[in-house]
Amino acid sequence: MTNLTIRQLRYFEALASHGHFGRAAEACSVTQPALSVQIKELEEELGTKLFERGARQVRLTGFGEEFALRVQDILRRVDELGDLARASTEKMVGRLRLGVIPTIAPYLLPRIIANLGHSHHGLDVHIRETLTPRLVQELSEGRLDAAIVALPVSEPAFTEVAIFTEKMVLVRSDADAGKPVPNKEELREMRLLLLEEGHCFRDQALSFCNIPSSLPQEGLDGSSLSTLVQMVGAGIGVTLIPEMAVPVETRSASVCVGHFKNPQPTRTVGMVWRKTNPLADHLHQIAAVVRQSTDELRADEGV
Amino acid sequence: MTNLTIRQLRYFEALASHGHFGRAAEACSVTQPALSVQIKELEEELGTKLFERGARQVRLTGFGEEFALRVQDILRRVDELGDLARASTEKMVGRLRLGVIPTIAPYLLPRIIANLGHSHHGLDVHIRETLTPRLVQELSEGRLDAAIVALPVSEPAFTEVAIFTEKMVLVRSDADAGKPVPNKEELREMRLLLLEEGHCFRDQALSFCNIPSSLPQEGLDGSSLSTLVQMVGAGIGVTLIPEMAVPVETRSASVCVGHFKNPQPTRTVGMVWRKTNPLADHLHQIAAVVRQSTDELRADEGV
DNA sequence: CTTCACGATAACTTTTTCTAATGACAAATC
DNA sequence: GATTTGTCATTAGAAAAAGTTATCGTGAAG
Repeated sequence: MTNLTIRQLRYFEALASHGHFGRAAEACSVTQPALSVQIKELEEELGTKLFERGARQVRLTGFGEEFALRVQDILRRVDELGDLARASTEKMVGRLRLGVIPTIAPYLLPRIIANLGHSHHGLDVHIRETLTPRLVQELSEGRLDAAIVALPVSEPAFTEVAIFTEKMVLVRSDADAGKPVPNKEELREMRLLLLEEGHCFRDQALSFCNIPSSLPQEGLDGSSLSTLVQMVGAGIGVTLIPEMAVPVETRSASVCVGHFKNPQPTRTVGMVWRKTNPLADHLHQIAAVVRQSTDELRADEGV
Repeated sequence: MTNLTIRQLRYFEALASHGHFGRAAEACSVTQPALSVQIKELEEELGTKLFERGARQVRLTGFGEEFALRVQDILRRVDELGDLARASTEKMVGRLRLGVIPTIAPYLLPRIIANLGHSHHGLDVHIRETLTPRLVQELSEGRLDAAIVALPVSEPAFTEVAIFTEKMVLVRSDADAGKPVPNKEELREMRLLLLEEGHCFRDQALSFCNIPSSLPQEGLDGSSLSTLVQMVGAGIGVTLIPEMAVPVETRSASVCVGHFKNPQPTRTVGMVWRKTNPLADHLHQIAAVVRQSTDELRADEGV
């Protein structure tokens, strides 16, 4: 293993360009003997002379010239490390592995990715879409940097930040359009279509109706909100979906949307990451971009 | 100006690959606190965390990953510097700027270059063919590394090594083939064709005939041995050429070669370089290759 | 032949880096 | 749920590295 120092390489570069120990030392803000010694040690370490010391001038040897080319390249790259670090203190750089639950991903991700492309140009965004428990595990194991999920996650090892709260709305057949929106007791008597086991949104819906999630449901479980809405459109039952999903999912189905009131079911979506992650500042920034994305989405569609 | 050290980068690399301070430190043959401190200082200097210290594992941050890629590249290049130096202590590497006088270049260079290609593969050989005074000047100024010239050069700042001594032979018209070889007094009465002023070979020929080189010559001066021989072939006079040139120059001319004896004119060819050049060992090696080249040339053609 | 410019060297000081010992804290174990 | 264990951070003092000032030696220039 070589034992060269960057300092030696910097002195070398200075001497190579100045051709004069005194001036090179000055350029490095050290005294001439300090530079002389470092150059000498560099040469000793390499086992080769880098400079030819004439009485009136200092010149690179043939090997020195070859060496100088490489050293310049190396020093440039080392300086780039500093630049890179400086850039990274302002915003996240490199790779961001972001987990998103399935009841958020399809509606929010396109906008998030587009916005990150603007605010964090060059950031390498990896998306992992799966259920909350798996996201939590992968986050714990360091295979994700952050996740967008429904709060609370209640992992003591995680930081949670809320991003937005949205209503959960009732989706029923067009045929029911005129009818009053059922309250939650009435809802319990209807055929409620739900997502498969594991989706937090399923639990939230059940919770709203005061049905224990352990209780087996008689209804058919859907693997996506889209499926549920299509089933509702076919007159099979009713379902709950997050408001965010309304524009996309109800566009091409003969269903109508009803808003509950008193109580109004909601879910809070937020971002979580490991408390130990030192890039917390950057992750807060990312969370802000996510928040902005949802705001835009609402402005575009909600009105 | 950044103040990173290669040591820090090596520790960083070790920690990144081991994911464990203790084992990384062991790999670097230092104690764990030493490595901890260096990593800490590296992070402080960069103003960014590189690692996420979990209770049970140490992981790179997103920025750390980006950083690691560059650091690996840099360290590899630094190690190459050592390799390069090691390789160069055994033989010359990089660039060799070699001056050669015109009465040697055409005969010896092809072989020298071919042989250097074998013994010093990858060496970037630059040839400068010009007269001795200019070679001496360029060598002094550091624009050449060495020169192949007729000795002595008698520059106190130069090291001279003799490479070979060769005869100077008489070239005369085919018509004179049977005649006895003139001695130097007789030669002085003949029409002796010479190279232009400045060629050391001209001076050597004049010197052999005891003619002061300052004396204006009545004959036509040729710009190359080749020209001289062609003129001899045309019956204009006689000339002297170095033995080395015989095979090439007399092949396609109706001339014959005569050897003087008692005294036999010779010239000694050698290599010179600045005494201050620290690559003397390597230049001796180069000289050896030149010597070998002349030996081969003689073996091929002389017999 | 003296002076000058310039790099090398020496003696000593300051700074950096190391080791050894210990602390703090979370995870694993009993 | 107290204890042990594994792991990184911190501290104090020792060792090593790098810097400074002063001085020497040498070849070039006046």
